[in-house]
Amino acid sequence: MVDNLTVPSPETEIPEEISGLRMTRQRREVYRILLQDRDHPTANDVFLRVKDALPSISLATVYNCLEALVQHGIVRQVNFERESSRFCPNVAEHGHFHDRSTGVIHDITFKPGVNLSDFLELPAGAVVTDIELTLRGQLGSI
Amino acid sequence: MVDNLTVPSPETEIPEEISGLRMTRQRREVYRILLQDRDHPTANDVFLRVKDALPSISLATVYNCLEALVQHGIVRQVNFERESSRFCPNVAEHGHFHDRSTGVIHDITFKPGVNLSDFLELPAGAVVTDIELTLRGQLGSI
DNA sequence: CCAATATCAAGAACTATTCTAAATTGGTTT
DNA sequence: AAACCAATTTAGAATAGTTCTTGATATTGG
Repeated sequence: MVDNLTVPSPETEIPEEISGLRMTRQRREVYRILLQDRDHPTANDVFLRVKDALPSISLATVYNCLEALVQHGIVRQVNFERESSRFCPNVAEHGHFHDRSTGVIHDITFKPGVNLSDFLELPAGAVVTDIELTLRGQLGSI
Repeated sequence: MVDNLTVPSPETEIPEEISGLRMTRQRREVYRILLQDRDHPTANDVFLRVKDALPSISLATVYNCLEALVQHGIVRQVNFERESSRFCPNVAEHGHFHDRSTGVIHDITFKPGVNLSDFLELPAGAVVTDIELTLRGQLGSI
């Protein structure tokens, strides 16, 4: 289910630098936490988890690190409604299915070869650079 | 471009009650503002506009009214990233195209007859009750 | 008309996030 | 290794949007 082609595993050595971003101790740990449990944690979730490795890290630093990772395309920031932002290390294009009964968020991918204009009435001349798709519902028990 | 089959026009008399929600003076005016300019205003935008008709209305009341309208399915609340919520009177299923260069938000509809599973790899047994789709980009000048 | 209920208004409170300023760190040059 | 400089981290203050609280006001049903 997890795409190991686009995202390193948590055991992988995280290099000194990724996409031009120097990996400080804090950034490395924040990133490692994201790779570890792919459950779309909030900044505060990350803060709590990263404290094991770096007890003196501050929440502001977690925000800083997440912002740096996002801006360098290493991590994706995901917003559901007006809830706290969530973060995931899967930067491949994908949407989310939010299971209302369990709260679990599943990544969903587009079928290969589909085109936005295949199923959407887009304004004439629209050039789409960014897609945000969230589905909500339940995982029916078949 | 505006769907007059699912949304009343601003000139239409707004009835005493919609979908079980009593239309107070404040709710009526808030709703009228939303019908007037379909530009996805924020709560504060609505507040500023509605003051013409009701100079003593408070921002809290605008929030209350919008919440009541949303909860009764009369109005839709739309969130882009972590910006202020926006509100639109088009409750038919639709997504949004956010033009980055002008800031204008265009409603986009699904082509008739398309199915989510036609273009998405959904988790097995997923029952989708709610779709949120936002595209960002530019309206190329062709 | 009166009581019960719903709604409104004003401002305080709350939450997630960003900002600020000072301290620390890391890498580089001497 | 010491000095230097820029980048980063930290802690707490500030901010923005929204929600909550409380008392006032309006509306409905009896």
